[in-house]
Amino acid sequence: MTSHPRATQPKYQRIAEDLRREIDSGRYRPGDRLPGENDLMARYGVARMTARQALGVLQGEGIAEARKGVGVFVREFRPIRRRGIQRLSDRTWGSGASVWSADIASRELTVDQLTVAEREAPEPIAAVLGLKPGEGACVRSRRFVLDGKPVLLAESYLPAALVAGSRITAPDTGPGGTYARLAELGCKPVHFQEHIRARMPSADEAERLALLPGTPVFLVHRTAFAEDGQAVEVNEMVLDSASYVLEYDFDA
Amino acid sequence: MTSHPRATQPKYQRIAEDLRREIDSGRYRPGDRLPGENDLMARYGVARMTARQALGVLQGEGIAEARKGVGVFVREFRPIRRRGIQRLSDRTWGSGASVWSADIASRELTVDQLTVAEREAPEPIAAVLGLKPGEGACVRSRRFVLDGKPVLLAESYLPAALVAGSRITAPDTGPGGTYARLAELGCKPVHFQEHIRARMPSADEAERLALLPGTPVFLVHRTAFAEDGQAVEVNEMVLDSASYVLEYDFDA
DNA sequence: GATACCCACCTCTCTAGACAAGCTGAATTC
DNA sequence: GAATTCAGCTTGTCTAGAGAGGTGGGTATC
Repeated sequence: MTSHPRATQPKYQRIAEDLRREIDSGRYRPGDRLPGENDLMARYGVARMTARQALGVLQGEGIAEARKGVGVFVREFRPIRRRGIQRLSDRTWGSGASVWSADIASRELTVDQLTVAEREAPEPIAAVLGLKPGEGACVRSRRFVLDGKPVLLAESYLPAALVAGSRITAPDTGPGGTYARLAELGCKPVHFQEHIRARMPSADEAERLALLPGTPVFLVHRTAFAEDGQAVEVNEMVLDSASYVLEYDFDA
Repeated sequence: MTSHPRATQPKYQRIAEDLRREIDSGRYRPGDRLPGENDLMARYGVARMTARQALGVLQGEGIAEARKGVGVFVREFRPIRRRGIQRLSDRTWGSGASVWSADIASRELTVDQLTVAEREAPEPIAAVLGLKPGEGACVRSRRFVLDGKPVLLAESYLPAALVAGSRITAPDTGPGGTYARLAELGCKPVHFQEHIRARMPSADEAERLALLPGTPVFLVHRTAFAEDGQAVEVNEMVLDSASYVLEYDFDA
């Protein structure tokens, strides 16, 4: 119990490790309540700040979540699948067995917030779209929610000169969406490029996605190219990584 | 004393926000030294633990990094590009301009640690490979380093019965690697599936990848399928998200 | 039986100290 | 000039308190 001639590991890490092991072992399962600050203070004979630090480690790892006034609980993980390449994904491959048993039950994604505006695109995006300085972009911002929880922020940039007058500049783009309208404008997207990063969210992102501490975000940048190789759309997405598994299917 | 009818924002968050803003504005640039604990104590008139908490927020977000005995610094981000689909990536698309100006200068990835063993695969992987309980898998574990920094842990699972006697069970798989050997065995991979997650690393992963606090990892699970639809390999990879941008190219 | 209130419990924030340990650079010694 | 030592900076860990504020369950009231 008391601190012995231990190796050189901080107390708070040792406590965090104990708890982590107990979670891994199944002693505590998703949704269960973990020992709180007071429990740890008593059990290990440490100060409140030290117990807090230990619990903070688990929260920072996304393993545990604290509910003020209630306690600290083991978090759950039930992602939705986002298929980057629809064309190939419904083939015979895979036979349903996935490494992560994602909740496939295609729950409905709905748009929660939607704004359309014309403004200048940030430098790197303007470069990809081939916009000259001062040239405007049509920016469609959307937030998607699933079962009441926001999971995705999307910001789509299109050359304003290209889409002017089309329904792309309206909140409702009509049947087939933006890509169908682009096709009508003679700029049918035929090729896509997706770039993916992961990092911890900014305070703003964390708030808009209602993220718990310890939850990273995916940054997905999708660029759509027309037949002539010209980029016609850049879609910048921020995804709650605790809600998503990204999937890509392709042939050798 | 000074804790006035402030809005309901903790001091440490306000301080962190101030610093974040100064970083965003370019006042502090990647590699620059940030105000330390003592600076913040003096500047804001708070206790050491409060100043520490503010700096801890930025470290948890992966924005800043602390070097003991030296100070706290703004972190840099220079990812390498991992192309999921080579077949399409070198086309005319994209014309070099990327949204994230990744260091393309294809620096060399080298294998640092390598073990080959036969053992039972974890349950979900065994299911994907169609292994019956008790059936073994050939497990190739590798760690990749770039410029001395470990960036990728890979663990490849193949049915032991399939690869027995081939060079796949040897440390050096020979020219063309595992996939060339699989082709010789009549199981040429013709289709791939990649599933991607992101989360905070376990303590073990953080150590093996030498990750700084506030750095998430990518989990990439790649499954290779032979012509008959049978999965012949599952490759489980853990990537340092601060070192990678994942890329996928595909046609509509 | 349903509702409103209150109190005990829990986490969150913060203070004001203390000692440990890593790093840097300057002074000292060889 | 080169090597060594050391002082003083830094961050890391920890203690022992305190008040604020959210939550939930029990109690009293209607």
